[in-house]
Amino acid sequence: MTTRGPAEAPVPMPKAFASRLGLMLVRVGDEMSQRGQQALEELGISGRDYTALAVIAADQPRSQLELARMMGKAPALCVALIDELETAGLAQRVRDPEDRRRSIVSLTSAGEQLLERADAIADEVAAAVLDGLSADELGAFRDLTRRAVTETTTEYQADVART
Amino acid sequence: MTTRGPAEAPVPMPKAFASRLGLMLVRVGDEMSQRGQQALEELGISGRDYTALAVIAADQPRSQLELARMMGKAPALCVALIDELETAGLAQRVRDPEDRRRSIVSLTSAGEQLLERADAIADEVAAAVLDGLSADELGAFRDLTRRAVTETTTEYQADVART
DNA sequence: GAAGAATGATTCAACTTCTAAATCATTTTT
DNA sequence: AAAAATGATTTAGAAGTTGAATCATTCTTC
Repeated sequence: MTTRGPAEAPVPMPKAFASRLGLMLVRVGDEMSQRGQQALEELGISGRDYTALAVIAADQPRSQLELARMMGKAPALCVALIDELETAGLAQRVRDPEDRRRSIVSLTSAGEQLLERADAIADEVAAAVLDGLSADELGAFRDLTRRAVTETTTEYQADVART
Repeated sequence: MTTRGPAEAPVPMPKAFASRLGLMLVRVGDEMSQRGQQALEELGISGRDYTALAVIAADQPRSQLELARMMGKAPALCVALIDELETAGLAQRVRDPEDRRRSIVSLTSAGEQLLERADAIADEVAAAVLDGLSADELGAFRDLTRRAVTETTTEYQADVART
């Protein structure tokens, strides 16, 4: 287990990140990721764990493969991921009686409770990252971001050697 | 060299990603990152290379260490990164005559030209990611994001073992 | 101005995260 | 019943990153 050590001298935001929208988006996402990761340590879970918990709860994937697709990750990764959640008592696998190849993943009540706390932490971190915006601006930003997110699709694409 | 292979069945955006602002920010950032990475392959550079080029051009760091801090990465990483850019003829190191410990990194004219093309690609990708927004909304979103980014600071924090 | 502390670049070993490919079980198709 | 497809899992390995150690140079301070 590690924690963030003494900070190096903080550097003002480079101009480059404020000049192009693409770089800004990546920057804000990374900032949220890193601070969120750090804040979630208090609950003993990673950012990836939190994402999995949130997707399992909200979207109820009908198999691990569907969960993997929703998360945009390789199916193999989800095996270890769910193993961890299961060991931690946060999630459980149940063989689908209608198709015994599938494992339906669901949260335990402990998992649901932890998710609530993780959601609260994520909200705090998001508020901190967007500290500079007024309440009105924050609302507008949230709506616009939701619109942008909603109209995208996730897909897991495999790397393939070029011929 | 690899490229993105045939897509798996694209899955609709999970509800979980549209429910909390923190998850949305990470999601949009990742989407931009991945699509940008893919689009930049055409220029033979990675997303990280593009970030470095943009920071070097816009912020003119006075040493590799300052560049590392601006990028939020470990100094060791920047050695290999700049080696690559130098080998590709995109950047060059010059020993600072006033402090010969420092290497001042700057773009070659080839680097500047490539950066212009990369900027254009990044703009295209950003527009595609935010496809669902109208022109007005896009403008508002850009301003709000810039405000959010500008008031943050970058810092590289080392991992430290907990005692 | 010499000795020691601080700063910057670099190398190296290790760690984390992730993926492709192969394997096995189960279901679907023919 | 045989063959193909689908889902979970294991294994080996790639890619990106970091901490610590090392060397060169500059700064501090006595």
